[in-house]
Amino acid sequence: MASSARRPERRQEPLSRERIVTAAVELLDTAGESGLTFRALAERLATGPGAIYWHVTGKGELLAAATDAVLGTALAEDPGASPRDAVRTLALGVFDALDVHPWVGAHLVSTESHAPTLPLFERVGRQVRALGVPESAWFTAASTLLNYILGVAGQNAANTRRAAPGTDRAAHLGGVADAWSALDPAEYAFTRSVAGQVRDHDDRAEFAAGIDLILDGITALSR
Amino acid sequence: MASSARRPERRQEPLSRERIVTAAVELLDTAGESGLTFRALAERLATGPGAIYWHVTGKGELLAAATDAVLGTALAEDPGASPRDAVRTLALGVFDALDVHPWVGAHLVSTESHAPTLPLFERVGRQVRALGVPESAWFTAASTLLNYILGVAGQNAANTRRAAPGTDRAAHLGGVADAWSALDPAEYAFTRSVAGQVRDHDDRAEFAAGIDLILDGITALSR
DNA sequence: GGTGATACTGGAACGGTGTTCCAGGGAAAT
DNA sequence: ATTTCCCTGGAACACCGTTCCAGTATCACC
Repeated sequence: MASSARRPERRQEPLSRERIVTAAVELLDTAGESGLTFRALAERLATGPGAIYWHVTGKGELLAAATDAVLGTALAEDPGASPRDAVRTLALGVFDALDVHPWVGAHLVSTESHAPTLPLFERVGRQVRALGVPESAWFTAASTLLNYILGVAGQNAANTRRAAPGTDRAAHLGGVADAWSALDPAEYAFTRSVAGQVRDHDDRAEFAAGIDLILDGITALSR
Repeated sequence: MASSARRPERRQEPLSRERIVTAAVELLDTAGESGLTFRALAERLATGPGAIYWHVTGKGELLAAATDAVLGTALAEDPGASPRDAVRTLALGVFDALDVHPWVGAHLVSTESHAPTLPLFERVGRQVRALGVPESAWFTAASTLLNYILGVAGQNAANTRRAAPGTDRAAHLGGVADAWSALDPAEYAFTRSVAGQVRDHDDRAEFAAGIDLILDGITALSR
């Protein structure tokens, strides 16, 4: 026992894939998408770039792992909920995760792999099935929902990325409203007319309203 | 007159912003998003990187200008059409443009500026208004449509980017269907069940069906 | 205790990127 | 003829992702 008592566990907090991914998420959250560089990551972990490459294939895998880490917590399932509520919960979970980690949206929407969106598609699809949609429309209904979620993901990511980290939501929305009000009345009549609505709107509620809108269209298919 | 007769017009096809943007679009189409580099662009234009910077601020503006050039042609308006048809035409115009230029999707969805999507929002919004939606729901309805369009834009861009330029659509979809069929039956029951539908589905029709779905939800608001 | 093998480290270096800088050329104005 | 000024394009800079590899620490076995 004496020999095994000297545990080598934290020789100096050994590098691990998990530690790297955690640091990558922190870096992305604080410094933005362009802030994730192998050199910055190496400095934060008090090591060199080469060591990181021993645990991780490259930047692509690093981003994928970071995305999974963030999104995984947002996909919890609640067996008791109605299909409608389940979809809403799912969608809002993604929305909230992207609100905290704006870079996920950009990656989700522009990655070449379906891997990160597949679990989301599956969970959305199950609820679509539970809604009583005819089988022939399953795919259409599920991908419409997914596409909407991802579309908002990208847009919202762009929004929160643009807003300075310190400034609050209201100030930013006010800025957008001002910009829209200043547009050419002839060319942007509609946009100007809804500038007021954007000033004091709630993105989250708006997003949920969009989900409901699509769910209405979907349930109309069941009859 | 004699002096002005010798027009200096094409001393050697002088560099211009327009010529640069055209070359950039060609480069993006043939070599993909990563193919657009100032050095490749300079070589194609038989000049150096410095000359390009005299006409263009940086890569961001170059991408924005290229996006505008491609998207501008897709936003033609047809005054005679019904609001429903107008939205469909608009959406399909964007879809087709992104099909030819996949890189636009990625940029549209991840850019920090709303500039390129604003004209699209305006045109969609006008049709929403024409549908008889109550004013309080204008913004929600228009952004739901826009978000869906952009969501598909991103996903579809990822798809056509992934497919090798030579291979046709059917082969690629078959590949996706095969991959989905090979998933874990317990974890991905739904995804497996729609793998067949994805094999011989028509993205374009599917996209239009999604638009209709949302339009159904929107028109339900009018009553 | 020695002695390999193995798992892991981290600094140096390579090719490529966006961007800046600036010495110059060529048409137009004086 | 000379000056002016738009415009060019090559060289250089800082930084990126990635590779390479000499070196270390740890363990299994003799």
